[in-house]
Amino acid sequence: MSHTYQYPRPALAVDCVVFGVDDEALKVLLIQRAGVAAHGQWALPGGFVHLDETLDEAAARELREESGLSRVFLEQLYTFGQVDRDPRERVVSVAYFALVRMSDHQAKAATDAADARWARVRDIQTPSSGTDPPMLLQLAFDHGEILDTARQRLRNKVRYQPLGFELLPEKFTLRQLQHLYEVVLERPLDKRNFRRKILGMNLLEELAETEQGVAHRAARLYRFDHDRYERLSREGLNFEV
Amino acid sequence: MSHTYQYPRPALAVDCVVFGVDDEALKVLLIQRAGVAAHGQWALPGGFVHLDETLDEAAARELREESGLSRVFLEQLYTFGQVDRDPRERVVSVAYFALVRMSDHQAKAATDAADARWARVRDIQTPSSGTDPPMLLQLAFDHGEILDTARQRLRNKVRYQPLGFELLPEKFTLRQLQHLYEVVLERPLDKRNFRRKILGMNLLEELAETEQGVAHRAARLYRFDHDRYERLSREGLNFEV
DNA sequence: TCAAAAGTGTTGAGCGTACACCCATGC
DNA sequence: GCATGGGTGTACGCTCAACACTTTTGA
Repeated sequence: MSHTYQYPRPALAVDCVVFGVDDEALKVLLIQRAGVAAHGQWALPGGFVHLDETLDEAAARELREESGLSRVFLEQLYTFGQVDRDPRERVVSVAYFALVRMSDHQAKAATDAADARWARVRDIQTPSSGTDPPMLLQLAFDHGEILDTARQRLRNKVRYQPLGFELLPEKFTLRQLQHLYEVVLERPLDKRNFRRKILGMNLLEELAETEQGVAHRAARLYRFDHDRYERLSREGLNFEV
Repeated sequence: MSHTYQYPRPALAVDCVVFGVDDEALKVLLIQRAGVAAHGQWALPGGFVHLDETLDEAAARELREESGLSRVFLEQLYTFGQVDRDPRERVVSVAYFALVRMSDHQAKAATDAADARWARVRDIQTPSSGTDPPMLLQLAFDHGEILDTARQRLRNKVRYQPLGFELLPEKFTLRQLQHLYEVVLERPLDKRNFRRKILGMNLLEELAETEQGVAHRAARLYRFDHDRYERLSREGLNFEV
């Protein structure tokens, strides 16, 4: 079956930049392309938009189909429309960025992908890597640029919206939360000031539990209070780290 | 001539939210649709993306063709992809927002538009107008929603990027600049604090001239120093109003 | 001389930042 | 008992916000 239009049209795709954080670093989910174009290269998960779905739905579907992820934080990022960004033909791509709890989700390949893995963001070549790349990973198409845009957005946004909690397990220590912010913001934070500020917002529920299996004093666990955040932000609270 | 593809494709359009400020209020440029779809309704200027142009280029071209504007500040806003946002067929639209000096540009209709005019933003029905609309202007398609998104973006962005100067004449008084910020931010500002803060950034060049033709003491004119801003912002200056 | 807007300083409160030590726990 | 990170308070400087009067100019 084929489809005919009076004027030529670009193909329309979505691509997802899926971030995760572990003890080590900020990571991004990559898939290895199995199809013809850019075969074998590492790329962001994505695919073409269907006529009966919104862009958000297309992004969620691709994420599910290509990497088995569902119920993740997903937000539109930017639309990339360079004429030659795909060598086959004109493809415009609406990029999304997503945040997942790595602990809950193993990277696994699914349809259309030969393989999937979490890669350290700092090991990937992007426009902001500069010109001295010590063997950085090259992504297919303009995905390096898309990743760069996503990283900037994450860095800006994490400061005034409680995105961090999307990346951590439901129960976490203040140390983990601070580490997350340090990884995302790419700078160290002062422990006392960080704790004072975060706790002062009254958005963390202090649990009766502590972490398990550590070779030193166990830290208290906290949980983010989404309901309280919703209520307060309607009244004009501004979350700022 | 017709064009055939293996899978169906949405049409891809760009729409532009063009803001201007005059003595009175924040305005947006609307065109009255001359084509078949939404005939006679007021809408944002826009049109379909050609295969040989980027999205930015398409936005600039449409703005030129439909309203005669060129060399304006233009930035991608968000991509709107609801399935039924256009009743004719599936159309995905990449929205742009633009800032122009109203004093330099009369609104004038061109190709594809029956008429063009500057409308007060607050007279237009948007999702944030609430449910008590005292005869607000309805835009075609989902353009009310697009306008709303653009207004929020402008409000956020004007605070930490010197966008305001795109909306004023080259030479302006501090009164005009403050008025602009008050209109965009939708709240009054303290005169002394505003002047201290703005002048303290050393981004305004104090001219030897004063305004002309006013029935009271004439105010000094200033000019924004783009070069100095470029230099300083590379060194990590943060412009904040 | 009157009307209208230009221009100008000070003070108090709150916030961000810098900084060091004792405590609890597991091994 | 020692290594490791958990947990805690204070002081200073800066920025923000509130606030009112004199000066200049044109009509």
